[in-house]
Amino acid sequence: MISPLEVFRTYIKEKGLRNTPERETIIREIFSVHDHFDVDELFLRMRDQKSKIAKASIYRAIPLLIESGLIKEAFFEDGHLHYEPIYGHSRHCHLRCICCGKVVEFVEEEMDNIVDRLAKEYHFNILDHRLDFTGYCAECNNKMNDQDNVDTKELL
Amino acid sequence: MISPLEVFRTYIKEKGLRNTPERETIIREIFSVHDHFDVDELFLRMRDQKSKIAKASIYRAIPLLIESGLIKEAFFEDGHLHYEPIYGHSRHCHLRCICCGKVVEFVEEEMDNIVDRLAKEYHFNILDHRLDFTGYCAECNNKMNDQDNVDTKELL
DNA sequence: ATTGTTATTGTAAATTAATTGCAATAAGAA
DNA sequence: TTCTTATTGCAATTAATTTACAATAACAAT
Repeated sequence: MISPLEVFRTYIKEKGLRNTPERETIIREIFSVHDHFDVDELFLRMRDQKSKIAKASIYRAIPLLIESGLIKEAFFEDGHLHYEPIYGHSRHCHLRCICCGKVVEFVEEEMDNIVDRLAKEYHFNILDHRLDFTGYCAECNNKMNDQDNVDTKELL
Repeated sequence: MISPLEVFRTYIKEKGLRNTPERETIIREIFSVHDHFDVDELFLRMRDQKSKIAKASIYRAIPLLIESGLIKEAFFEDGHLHYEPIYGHSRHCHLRCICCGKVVEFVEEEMDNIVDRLAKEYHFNILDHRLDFTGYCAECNNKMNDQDNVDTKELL
């Protein structure tokens, strides 16, 4: 499988841009963890590894990483955007606990059928979708119910 | 059916807060259109109607409107959050054209089944979900393909 | 290899969305 | 009508993101 770096180099060449060690460091850092991130977090992770890349360079790289298909916007939370790697990742959805912030990722097979059906029905060329669920995870739900003296064991 | 205003008044009373004409004006404006909005747009719409409500008051009202179940965050775009009325609206998903910005709303019946299945599988108390599709609408898709001299009539 | 063009970088300043401090006002209970 | 204090408008603040600019460095052409 082509590495994220190679994908990016190809994209850069196609666009007539220039590749830089800074951008490659950013990509390496993102794909060394394979998980959601935000700009500040990524900046700090890279600084921990002696990288002196400016935050502005991360902000400037992100549209290119999206355009080249390496990452995408995941969600807006805590006043800023969060991203996630998508290259080499199967399309997944999120289940997020609004109490503790825990995120469960899963692949929903049914989505392909829905996409096909919608594309036909609404004459759309559907390229992407975002499916996120929010609620309370079992732990938080139980914690709350213990406090409220409500019995909701049926959840577990 | 109970009006959005009544729902809000009940919520305010429950919480021991105070209702104000400003908040009622905001709610009336939102539910006079029944469509997505952002703070700035809402502010301008209200100013057009001689209302002198400060933008800060809109920002301060929004968490209450969400808490009371009248509206919810719809999506983050163009650098800021967009909201949509949900009270009196059936749960719907979005199909958004990334070219012209057109938004098609639809109700996806299958979602209830998916929610039930996920709740069991992951032991989550799922309260809400967000399902958005992005791509090109038929018109934009054809426009692009005309330019590219590519035949994709199969979409229509 | 060397050179020349110009995209990219780091820094700092600017911009924009959203929040907050504060004094004046007004909602709603007494 | 009075009192308490939540809410308002305004202005200042905070935080995320973008941008101006001079220095640097990619990379195509020599």
